[in-house]
Amino acid sequence: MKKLTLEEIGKMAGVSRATVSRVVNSYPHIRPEVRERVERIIAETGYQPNLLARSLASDRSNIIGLVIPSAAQAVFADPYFPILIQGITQVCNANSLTLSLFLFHSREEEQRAIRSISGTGLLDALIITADRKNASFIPMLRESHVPFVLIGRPEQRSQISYIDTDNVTGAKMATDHLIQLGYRRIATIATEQNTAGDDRYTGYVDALRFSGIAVDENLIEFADFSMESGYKAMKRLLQYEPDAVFVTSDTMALGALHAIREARLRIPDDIAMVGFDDLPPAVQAEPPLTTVRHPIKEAGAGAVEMLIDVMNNGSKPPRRKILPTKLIVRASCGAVRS
Amino acid sequence: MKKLTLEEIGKMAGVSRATVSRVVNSYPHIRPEVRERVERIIAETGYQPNLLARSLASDRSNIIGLVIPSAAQAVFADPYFPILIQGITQVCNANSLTLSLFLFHSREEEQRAIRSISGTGLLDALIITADRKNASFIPMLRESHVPFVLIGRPEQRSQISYIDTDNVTGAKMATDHLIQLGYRRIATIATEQNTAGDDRYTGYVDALRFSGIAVDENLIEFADFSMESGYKAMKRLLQYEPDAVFVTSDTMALGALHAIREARLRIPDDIAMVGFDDLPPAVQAEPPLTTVRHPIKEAGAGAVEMLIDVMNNGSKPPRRKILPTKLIVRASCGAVRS
DNA sequence: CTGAAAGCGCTTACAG
DNA sequence: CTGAAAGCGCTTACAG
Repeated sequence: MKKLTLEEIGKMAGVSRATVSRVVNSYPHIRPEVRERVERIIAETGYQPNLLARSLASDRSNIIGLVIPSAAQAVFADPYFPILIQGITQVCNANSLTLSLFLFHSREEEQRAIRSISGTGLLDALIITADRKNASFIPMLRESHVPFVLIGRPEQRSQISYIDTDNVTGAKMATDHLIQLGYRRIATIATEQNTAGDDRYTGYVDALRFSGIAVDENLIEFADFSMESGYKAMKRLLQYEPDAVFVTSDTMALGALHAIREARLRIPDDIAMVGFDDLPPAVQAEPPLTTVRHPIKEAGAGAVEMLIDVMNNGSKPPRRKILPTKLIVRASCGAVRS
Repeated sequence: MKKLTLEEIGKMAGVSRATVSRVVNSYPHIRPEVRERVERIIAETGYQPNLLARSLASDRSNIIGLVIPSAAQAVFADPYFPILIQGITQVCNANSLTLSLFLFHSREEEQRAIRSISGTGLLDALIITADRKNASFIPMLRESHVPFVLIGRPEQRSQISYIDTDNVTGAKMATDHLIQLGYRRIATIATEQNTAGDDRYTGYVDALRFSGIAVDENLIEFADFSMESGYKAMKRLLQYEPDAVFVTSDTMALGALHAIREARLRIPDDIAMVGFDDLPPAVQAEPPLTTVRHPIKEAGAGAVEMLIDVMNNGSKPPRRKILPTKLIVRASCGAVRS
């Protein structure tokens, strides 16, 4: 049961190790009978090439890293991450890439690890999930020359490749929808954790302004993406009697729902709600909310595709991809007001 | 900006590559002045050893794999997994282990990948999250001689190392609590997805039997760990008018809550509820449920510790670890009935 | 189309 | 305490 090597397979097939290597790697110009003989031996023996040796020799590991900064740690349990990871692994699997996960629990851990992540030749490339503060190690990444892409636009304009969702437009559609239904005291539960939060807030404000509705500070609460924070934010908002609320993530919306029901108010009769993300039924409110579809899985998949492109063709020009959002209207939001 | 090698560092420090290697790996017997000189050069140049080369030469990659079978895919968004991963990465980071994530989206993908996962020398060891059907590839793992541990007990008694939670006792405590409060029509929302589901169901039945309460088929519903399935199960249960319900996961409990509130019933006045998992506030109901604390993060951490033990000391005898559970009583459950 | 050989960057007996 | 050298298992020009 010892591990077989190319050399041994070659011996068994009566060819050189180089030839076996070529068969394994599907080089085109091999005599068919030789190829078949080698392939048969490989099948019979169950030979599997040693990936470490291959990586060292070829200078390509086919391993990519997913970095989740410590700042995201607190909300890592939000379904956003698992769904993102589903999208990522789907494309990884399809392209025989191995995914390494780097999850940091503190700023220090992060700083310590980020150098070794980028400097040890283990990883071909990196995906970084965006958060406000990861700007700190991006310079380090750049000089390491490991290709990387961000999920979520960076805070500053830069030459960095990233994939993002059209958060501004999504938030605008959500708010417009409420305006069109006749609501005027439209609150929001926003976040300042990342640029997605900024953009959703921007969309909300833009929609109000465009419709000539004054932005009321009392109707704006900031939370942190957690269900609990959504609950608390909603409780604070309720005292100002909004007639509708745009919650910038479905997880927070779930928390907000608790607060609303606790106050014995009804959705949508007493207060209308629009969320953001369109989480899958497994983690969705009942009845499902009107919400903005955030293509999370597609973002994960797209990030890997972009990364593959960058690995093969170099990182300039920087790649950009903005995924569209879509308003998903459900009965729960409420009908046109009389 | 090219990558430095041991050889080059050695040249700069006036020593051989072997000596540099020893310094890097903290071998004890090196002359202090030599060590210092080498360390200075390393610090100045920012040299980082090539992990692939090291792994190949030392036959140890320090990479471990986390395998999440396709059967778990549907509920991967459940906070259970992210929390588990937090526990796993914590111990990985502390021990300089790199974590690779293998998430499969179909049975075929899984079968295809599992061989290469275990046969390519990339991974030192594996953690497998238990589900009913992964039994299928465990034999394959065993003959690959890659050490592995399961999270969650395997279905059959076997020689496999695993870490688990005391689900039976946890469920028993939950049910007993309801019995003690005076409830008699205690329903449950159970699952058959994995052995944890079996055990929680067992605990529920045991508690009823022990108290001489008849097990009523009408008060038992099976779901699949998703919020949606919890919602649907609760709707079905309500027609049989239970006075309490033990929901075997907090995520399903959240769904069940929706159903209860939709029916305009109150917790705990109309129906008492106990959950299982004690999810963090970020994803918890408001007000928080009475629930059974399931040490998920500890299970992840413990799995890695067990794996390290197995890697260093061999896999026999097989390791077992059962983590205790604890009933967390919260006001939401309701007081003693009159 | 195929093989001999150099090389990837380390580790680690072995010898001194 | 330190170095020369073999070896880990591949890939890949180079030559034929």
